Amino acid sequence: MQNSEIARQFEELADLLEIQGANPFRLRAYRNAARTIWGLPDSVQDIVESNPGELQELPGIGKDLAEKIVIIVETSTLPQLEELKEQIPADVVRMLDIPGIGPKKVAFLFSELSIQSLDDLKAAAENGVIAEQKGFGKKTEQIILEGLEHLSQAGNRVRLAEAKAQSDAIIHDLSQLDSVQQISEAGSCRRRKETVGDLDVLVTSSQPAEVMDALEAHELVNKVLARGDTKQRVRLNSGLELDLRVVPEESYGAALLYFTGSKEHNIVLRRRSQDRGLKLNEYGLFREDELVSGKTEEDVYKTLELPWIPPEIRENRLEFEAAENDSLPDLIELKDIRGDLHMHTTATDGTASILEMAEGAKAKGYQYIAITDHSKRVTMANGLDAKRLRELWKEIDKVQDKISGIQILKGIECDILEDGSMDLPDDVLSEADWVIAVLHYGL
DNA sequence: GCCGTTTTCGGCCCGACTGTTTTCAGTCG
Ligand SMILES: Nc1nc2c(ncn2[C@H]2C[C@H](O)[C@@H](COP(=O)(O)OP(=O)(O)OP(=O)(O)O)O2)c(=O)[nH]1
Ligand SMILES: [Mg+2]
Ligand SMILES: [Mg+2]
Repeated sequence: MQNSEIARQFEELADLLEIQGANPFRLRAYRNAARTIWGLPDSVQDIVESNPGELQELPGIGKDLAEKIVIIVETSTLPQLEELKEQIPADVVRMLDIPGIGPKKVAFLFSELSIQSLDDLKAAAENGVIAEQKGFGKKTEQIILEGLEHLSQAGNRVRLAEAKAQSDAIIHDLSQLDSVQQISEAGSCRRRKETVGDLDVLVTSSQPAEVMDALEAHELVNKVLARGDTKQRVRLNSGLELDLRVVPEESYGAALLYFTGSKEHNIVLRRRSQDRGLKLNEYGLFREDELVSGKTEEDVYKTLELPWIPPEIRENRLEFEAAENDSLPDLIELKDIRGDLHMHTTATDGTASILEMAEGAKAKGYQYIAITDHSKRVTMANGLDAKRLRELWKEIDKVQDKISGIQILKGIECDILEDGSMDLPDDVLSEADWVIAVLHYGL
């Protein structure tokens, strides 16, 4: 069984128990376990089969959770989970995906109004029953009806590049305002997660309202979803949502720390503060009510006896242990890329010549490239046969004579044909510096 | 349900916004 499936079952268990009103800290334990298992490089099933005692060494996994993990691996499920699923229909759990509707409201709708399905929910909202209930109203009725319409998009995430382009554009424009002092991306975008659930932008300013007015008026912004004195949530035209947080200048570091997250990283920092008789929030690090630090992230980490931790690893996944041991990793950066071993030219479906590719690579600081145009099977890209390939390589020799400081390798992206043989003969492939073997057809 | 170099019991991060409320619960970041 995959780790992700074990993790999913704990998540589901937590959702069901939450609707039942279970102890929130117990739910947190289940969710932390799910997160740990999800992010584990080793197979939990392998651990269970070889040395189940090891499970309890995982952070946040104790005796009970270890036992549950063993049962899930051995029987594919958990009796407790199956029982809860009998009691609470899947549709009722799905109601949690409606923004603004949480476990308390779902529990009320299910147990007091006997709402068992999304259809029941829609009907109850439409005929006004929900709005009459204590703690509910017209607005909640509206939220539910809208939420039901958009349920299929709930929890949608977008790729980092797509998110960052919009975040960068808005940050660029807001940074022009006189009322904006500092501005930064935050959240999962700053942590460079592969996918991003929403955009988070932090601003320091003494005039939050002006900043929010400017965001509202921005061409990428479609709708204001919420607005208070210090934060605003908007929906962009793309459908992505953006959280803007505005704090005073002296809180910049503490607020950036808070808003960059992750949530779990924040909780560890806040516990660490408590242990030292301090309190950490987005406004700073406080002793009693006196500000101790908060101007920069580094200040806050330093007061907590930690080095600055790069956003990319702020996930409470061993970064604190690494920081304590002075063994934080040197993260790979763009400048560490030394070459590119997959490149096309106008000989097939590229748009630049060998020389242009070499010059472009050199400008990026690369030390080597490999020209790897297509082989003949890829007819739509004008793929190379042996003769044209050898001519291209001769051309590479000529270009190599004209440019210094970068090595151009003679390569080929050679198709593996449907029968498993190579698209070009071995003798020509053996002359190459670099061969990419690739499947384009018969997949 | 987990955890502990003060603790094996009693804590568990802390604050903003909204709707429905007349003082705050629920939800969310
Ligand atoms: N202290 C604390 N901080 C939180 C909590 N929830 C969120 N944050 C902080 C850390 C998050 O990275 C940041 C932005 O919240 P988001 O919900 O947008 O999460 P994030 O951007 O990490 O992930 P996302 O890709 O948007 O799902 O706010 C919380 O419960 N407590
Ligand atoms: Mg976010
Ligand atoms: Mg957010």
